[in-house]
Parts: sequence; C-alpha cells; structure tokens
Amino acid sequence: MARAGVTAERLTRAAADLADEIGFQNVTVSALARGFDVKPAALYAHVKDLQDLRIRVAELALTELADRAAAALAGRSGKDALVAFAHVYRDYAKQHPGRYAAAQIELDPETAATSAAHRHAEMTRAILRGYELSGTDQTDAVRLLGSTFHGYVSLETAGRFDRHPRDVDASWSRALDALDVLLRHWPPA
Amino acid sequence: MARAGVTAERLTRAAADLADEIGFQNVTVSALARGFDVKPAALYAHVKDLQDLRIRVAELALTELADRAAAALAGRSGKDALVAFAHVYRDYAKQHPGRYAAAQIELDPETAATSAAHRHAEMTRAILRGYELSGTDQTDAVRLLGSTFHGYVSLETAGRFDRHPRDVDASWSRALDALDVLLRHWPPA
DNA sequence: TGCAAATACTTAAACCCTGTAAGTTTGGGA
DNA sequence: TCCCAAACTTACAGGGTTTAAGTATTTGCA
Repeated sequence: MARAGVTAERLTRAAADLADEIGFQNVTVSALARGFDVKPAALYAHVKDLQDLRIRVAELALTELADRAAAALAGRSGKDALVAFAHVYRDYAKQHPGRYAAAQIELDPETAATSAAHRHAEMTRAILRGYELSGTDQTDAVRLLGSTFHGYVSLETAGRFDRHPRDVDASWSRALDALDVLLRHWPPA
Repeated sequence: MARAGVTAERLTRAAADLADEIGFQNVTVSALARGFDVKPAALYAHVKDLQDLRIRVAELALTELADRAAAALAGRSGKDALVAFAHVYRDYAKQHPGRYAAAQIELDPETAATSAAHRHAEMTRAILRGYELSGTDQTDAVRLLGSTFHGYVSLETAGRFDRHPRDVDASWSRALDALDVLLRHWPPA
C-alpha cells in the first residue's frame, strides 16, 4: 500500500473543509482519517491531538479572513471601508461556517499573539481612521464594531432572524448605515 | 437500593448547573448519571437523548433570561430600559456561561415558537417604544441591538477583549451610551 | 391488605470516538 | 545495496451514547 501523504497542512485544510460541511464540532479524528484512507492513529504523527487540530483550523480561518479583509480595505476609507470590511466578514462566515466557528475558539495568549488575531483588531482600527476617534473611544468603538459584526453573523447563522419576514440582507445594510452614523456622532464621555 | 428520584426537570436543572461549571459542550449523559448515583442508561427513561436534554437546558435558560429581563424592564423606558436590559443580559451570561451557551443552540421552529425565544424579541421591541422607530426600522434596530449584546458578551466570554488594558465594563457602558444615541438618531432609509 | 401493573433502575452489549505503545512497511539517501 | 527515519497499522485501554431485556420498587386499586 502506497503512503497516503498526510501532512499537518493537508490535514488542517481537510479538517476545515469538513467543518464547513458537517460543522466544526462534528469534525473528528476518525472522520478525517477516513477521508485520507488511513487509520485514526496515523494522524497523531502529524498533529498532537484533536485540540491541536482545532487550533490549526482556527489559525487557518483567521489568516484567510484577515487576508480577505486586508484586500477589501485597500484603497478604501470611511463608510466605504466599513461596509467593505463588514461584507467580507459576513460573506466569509456564510461561505465557511465551519471555519468561522473555528475562528471563535479561545486561543491561549501565545497562539493568539502569533496568529492573525491581532491583524483583525488592527484592521478594525484602520477603519476608524476615517472617523475622528482616539484613545479609549477608539478601543470602545473597535469592541462595539467587532461585537455587532460577530453577533449579527452568529445570530443569523443560528437562524435567529428567520422567524421574521424582514429581509436579512436589508437589515444588515441598514445596520451598517446606523453604525456609520454612530461613528460620526460618537457621544463624548 | 432506594430510587434516586430522577425526573426530566431535575435532570435539566442538574445539566444546566453542570454546564455552568464545566461548559455546555462537556455535559454528558454519563457525568449527569454519576451526579444522581445512577447508571447512564437510567436517564433515557426521562429524556429522549442527549440532544433532547440540551434543548431542555436551552429552554430553561431562555425562560430564566426572559423572566429576569421582564423584571428589569418593568417601570423603565428609554435609555433606562435599554441599560437595564443590557445589564441583565450580560450579567446572566457571566453568571451562567453554560446556560447562556445552551440558549444559543438552534431550535427547530416548533420548539422556538413554544419557548421563551419570542419573549426576548418582544421585550427588545418594548425597549424601542421609548424611541421613535416603526416598521422595518424597528425590526432592524431589534436585530442590531440583539447582535451587539450577544456579540459583546460572546467575545468577552471568549477572552477576546483581554489583550487590551481598557476596562471591559467601561467599554460596555460606553457602548450602551452609543447605542442610545444611535436609536435617537436612527438614519432614514 | 395484598397483589398486579406501571415505573425506575440495572445489566449487557453494540458501536463510536480519543489517544498511546509497539510493531511493520516504505522510501530516500549514503 | 542497505539502512534508518518516517509513515502507517495493529492492538488496546478508557470513555461516551444508546437500545433491549431483565429485575426491583412503588403505586393504585380491588
């Protein structure tokens, strides 16, 4: 029997794809091994354990998302940048629900520092350069934007908006209008 | 050996408590059975399966949260109501992380209709009575508020705000100020 | 009061998953 | 060529879910 050619990278990509198909929580070492026509134990030569695999998928997702966001942000500012960033974020979550779920797991401080996680915060800050916010206001706004984006995508994915006829895309668009207004009229402390 | 006195209700409460301790995803039929000094199989007389148990915990959490929110909202309006609601929401999530996680699982339409899920949307709408929003604007605002609350709590719980020294309570407070301003200056379509 | 039926619980077993240890195969380089 | 490191398998321990069948306990009613 020829070797299957398993590597940590191929494993991670396969896990990410599988997560998008069947859900991040349902990705198992066994299912992954089946996909490579290999026994489960074989994977432990390339990956420490399931947790390690999950962290790799999370890092993959964070990097992909940061790359897309960076591309979308290039040459844009103000509301233009805000909307572009928001769309990348939401589209990625819809297109890759498993990867998106992976990106939400808790990373230990060292991993988080190495990973693309800080690029996200940096880019959100970049968006705010088009508005006049500084110091703690900027941090508060970064947190608010991140929360709203993540919350919207997360509730939408969970089907929380399905029980109302109002178009979800339209609500999203209006939410962005509203956030733009908010950033331009950020209340003084 | 006397009977353990297991019922679906006691099981659900125990599962919710266990979820708050060790995480919703780590609640197992086996662990629960150990808590009642009973074999795992015994639980299947009271609960259909693990999924059924999870749904029950979700309904418990949604009801508890709706009850608290209703109490907090009584006699308040405008920003007062907004802030009270937001605090109940965030405090519940911090106090009962397992229950809160349970409340986020996808419920099938029938369960969702029966459950307290719609009471939440109703209450969020009630908050908006203090602001002048109607029709689709109201729905969009409900979605935005829900997203921001859930997103903030969810990111905070995941430790996403820990890498910055800015006080998380303070950011939350400022976010509420900002949302109040936003609802009073909701942009026209 | 006593006993039959309903209910609670146990035992047993099939099946799935994670992870470790030890053995075997494979392929590339000296 | 042959050796050795890496890739992979086998074997197994341990734990979880769930069903089926059997035993024990309680309830209710005659």
